[in-house]
Amino acid sequence: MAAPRVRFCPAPSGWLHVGSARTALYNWLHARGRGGVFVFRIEDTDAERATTESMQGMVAAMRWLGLDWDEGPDVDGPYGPYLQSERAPLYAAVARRLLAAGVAYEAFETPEELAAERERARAEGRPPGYSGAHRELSEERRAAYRAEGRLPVLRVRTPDEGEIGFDDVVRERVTFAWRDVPDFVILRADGTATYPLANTVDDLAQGITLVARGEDLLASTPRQQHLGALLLADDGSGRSLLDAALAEVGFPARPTDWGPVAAYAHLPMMVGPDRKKLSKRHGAVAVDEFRRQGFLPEVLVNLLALCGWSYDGRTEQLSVDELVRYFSFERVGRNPALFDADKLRAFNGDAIKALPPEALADRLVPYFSAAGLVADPPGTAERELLGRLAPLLSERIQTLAEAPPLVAFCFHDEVSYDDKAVAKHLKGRAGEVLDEALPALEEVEPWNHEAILAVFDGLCEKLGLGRGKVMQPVRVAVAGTAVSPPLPETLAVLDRATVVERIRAARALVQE
RNA sequence: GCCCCCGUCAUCUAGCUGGCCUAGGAUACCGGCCUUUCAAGCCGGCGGCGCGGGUUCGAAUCCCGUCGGGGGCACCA
Repeated sequence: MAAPRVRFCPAPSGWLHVGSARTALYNWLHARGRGGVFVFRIEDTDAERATTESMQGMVAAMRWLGLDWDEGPDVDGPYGPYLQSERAPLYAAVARRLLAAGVAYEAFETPEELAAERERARAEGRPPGYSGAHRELSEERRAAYRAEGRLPVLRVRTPDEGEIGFDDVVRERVTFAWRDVPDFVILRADGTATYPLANTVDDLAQGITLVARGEDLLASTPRQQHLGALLLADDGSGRSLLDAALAEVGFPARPTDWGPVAAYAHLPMMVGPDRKKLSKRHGAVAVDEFRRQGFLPEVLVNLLALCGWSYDGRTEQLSVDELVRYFSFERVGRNPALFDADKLRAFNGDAIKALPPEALADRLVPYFSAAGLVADPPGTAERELLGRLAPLLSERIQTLAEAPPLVAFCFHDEVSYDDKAVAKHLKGRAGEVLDEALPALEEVEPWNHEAILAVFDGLCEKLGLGRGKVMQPVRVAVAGTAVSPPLPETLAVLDRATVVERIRAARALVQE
């Protein structure tokens, strides 16, 4: 069997959200796991909603996730263009031929009339789909409508009876009754193509073998199958209607062995905590938001993979390579998938812990820049400091964005003291502790955490205090807060002069 | 209203060609140990087959019904 060709084709409105990202991922995994081709197509046929910012955002999000494409924006490929806005001539040519062939017809109802009709149907308990009223309009009627200033849409006529079935890797055999599939619009009144047309044409023109998409598109499959058959049928010239249209507008021809879409995979809906289709009102749903919150792309990918798919039910933390090896649509379930944000955090924390310190430091850079703690790009000393902090941060953060606040005091010249920490720890014998710690730390050699710990232990013995009583005042003096990474290590990361200066300054805050 | 899908611990799920399931894993939560704060780590615990029938020696697994949830029925995709 030939290598699979799959695609991801978002409409560029808004950000790439996790539901779409999951669809993209499954397609990508399928392609990468079996030497296939991953096509990234932008479905910007709806000028009302599509924006270039959104498109750029989606491209960036895909890159960040590591989902690279073989054909698509910035990459090109043999069956482009990959922006539907640039494929308008093809859709128009196909539509003309469909009209000429008598399988599509002009319908003159206005959007308002159709909406009113839908409303009426709903109120009367009838199915709200288009009635087919303009199927057989006479030449005169059409002229009359035009004279009224009406512009027609182009609709494709669907069969009135019988049923259609297709194979779905997730849902097995799916069938629909044709009487439940109303005639559908392929060209808007302004002449632009709608999703059923553009999507069907492109899947065929780009040789897509498996269409994997959200379950919300399941019901549109019959009409796309129908249209697809129309496009691939011989138009009387010895080639298919699609091939003729392709040639007419000078688009790349299709290899002769390309057939119709062989199979579908309709993915279970991703839902929010309220069990409704996941959307912006459920909070963080944009991939970019997860990036900003400090999640590792490979972990997001891992969790996304688990939304509807599982490997064996017990192995859940999987690397991208493992996902590529193990993923298959056969193991995709049919029940709605709820994105488990808690598990994402937990897995992210695990992945951070598993990162070598230098790698973690690299990943932290953008977050420290964003927090204004280091320059962008960071200076040599800043980057070096991050490198020494990384091992201390590693086991106490779950997201990269949690790191900066934890060690901000290492980057500020002035310590900002937390009132509660001061009140709680800079009192009683704290003055005594600081007075003893100061000279000891000024002299200790070498300036490393082992020696510093020895200093504290010496103080404990001398003052007859526990480590907590000794270290907390120093911690507050140096960090300004009662919580910080382990103290000896933290002090060792800072230079001695800074530590000494801070202890001296904090001495004045101690309430005797 | 019509068509389609789904229903296992708090959450995500494995299991669903019936017995290996006194239902497994993960996350969350609770407890213990460790401990210089916060974490981390280790050990332990809590906790579920929506409901009702049926088939069967035996059902989470098959059938019927019921209830609940979701998706679709656009000149959006």
